[in-house]
Amino acid sequence: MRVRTRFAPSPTGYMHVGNLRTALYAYLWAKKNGGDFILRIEDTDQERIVEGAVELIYRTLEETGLIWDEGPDKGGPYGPYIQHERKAIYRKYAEELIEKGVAYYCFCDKERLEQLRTNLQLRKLPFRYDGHCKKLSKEEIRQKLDAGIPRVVRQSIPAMGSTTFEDEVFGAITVENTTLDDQVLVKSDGMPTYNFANVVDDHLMEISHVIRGNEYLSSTPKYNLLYQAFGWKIPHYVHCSQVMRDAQHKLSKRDGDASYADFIEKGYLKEAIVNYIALLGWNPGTEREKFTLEELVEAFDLSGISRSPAIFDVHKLTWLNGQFIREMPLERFHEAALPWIRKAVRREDLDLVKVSRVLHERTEKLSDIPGQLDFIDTLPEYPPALYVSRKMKTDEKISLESLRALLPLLETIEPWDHGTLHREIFALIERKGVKSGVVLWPLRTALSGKQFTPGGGVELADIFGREESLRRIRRGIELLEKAA
RNA sequence: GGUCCCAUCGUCUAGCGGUCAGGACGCUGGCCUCUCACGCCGGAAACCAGGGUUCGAUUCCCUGUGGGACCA
Repeated sequence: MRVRTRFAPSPTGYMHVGNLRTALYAYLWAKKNGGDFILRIEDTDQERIVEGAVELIYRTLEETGLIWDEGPDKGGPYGPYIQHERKAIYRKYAEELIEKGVAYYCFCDKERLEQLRTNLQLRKLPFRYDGHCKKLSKEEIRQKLDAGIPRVVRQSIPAMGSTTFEDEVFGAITVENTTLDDQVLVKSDGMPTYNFANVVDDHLMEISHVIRGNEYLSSTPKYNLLYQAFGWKIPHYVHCSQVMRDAQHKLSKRDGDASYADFIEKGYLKEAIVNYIALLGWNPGTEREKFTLEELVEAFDLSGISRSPAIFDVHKLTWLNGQFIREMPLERFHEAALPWIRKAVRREDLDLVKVSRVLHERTEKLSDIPGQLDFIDTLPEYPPALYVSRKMKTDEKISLESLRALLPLLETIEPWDHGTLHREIFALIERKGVKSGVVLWPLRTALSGKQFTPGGGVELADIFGREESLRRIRRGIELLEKAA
């Protein structure tokens, strides 16, 4: 049997990481087995459709590398891949079910259903349709249809017995049929419900493994009853637990939880996001934690999916993101970092590759960058106390001496590059017979006006160039003289 | 409220009757070091509770508790 999986999102205009994880698992399983990954748009609920939402789905999957083999834009032998274009198909199968006696027309109006609902509620019973229209005679049904009374199609659940299905993650699950509702299959506007459409589509598209969130776990018995009624082969079920924000809330747009696009905007790398969510609720059976998409395809297996819900931990994502950043070659990092550097650095006279070099090991997510560079364009005002460091064995007085010694050296040093600067400054340290911090701490302080900076004194001098470096050192000397 | 599912450090997890309960993030002590960071070495930190089954339960069974999903 060829492995075919599908990702079937509703176009709501928001791709949260739980959704993306489901798509990822479906993709991985298909590719692991040399099968097909299908994209299907579940738009039976026309009210929920959001402008541009389908494009967002395409873009997200493309960016993360979850390339689908068949889909609305690509076509394929099982199309169309948009549910509202399949309306006629569902109608045909609904009629087949009615003929088989597994579904029936229901003409109950809103008022009667409301009545039923409140009655049951008063008795503290869960809502279940009472089968009123199931008892209608052929004659009555004919009449009502002819009269054009609005009607839905309901699934007829057997009154007795139980239904069992096998889930790859949860094992065998059995429910009593008496707890199942005669759910609506086709709405009054002729559109199928999600519950009906997904069964028909998964069968017709020959989906071998239905991989989805476990919010569908409790409706799966009803789906199985439909498969059985049609005499169709039941697919493998793989239900994945929720991705949670905290112990009691799943991720949601309404509560402002970050979507995939939000993370990208915050400077997270797509590779890190994919890697992280793969590990949220799945483990490879080894202690390995870092994977590319290709490596995930290789390592993935359904047996590693866990049953309990997983809380999304931004800290760990951030750490993983840092791992990916550090592994990038400098050129690639520079490319990614440049737009963020530009948010803080407007001046054009600096070699920004040098800036990227000092940033590289110090960046966990790209949005960290601008805040680290706020001293580059203009030297901030800073107090002389910044020159005091017990650990570096400096205070204002020692710093003043060091800067005064540094000034003539840097005025004449040739050429002005990192190697020469490093060599000459350390030679000065040697001559003076002091700890290196005694010279380097004041230098870095004068150049940045900050307690912490990406890069040390030598590196910053190299970045700033002679003119700007001397200007800032003189400014430091001035400040310290005034304070003395 | 009914049905179903879940339960190991704060978090993600390994474990599939006998382990000093392992790893990772985070936290923390130290080393390295031109600040910070990176890196390296170390530390604290968990089997939800109660009953069984068993020579022996984190592991199997039951009940409770907690959490989630679905239906409303």
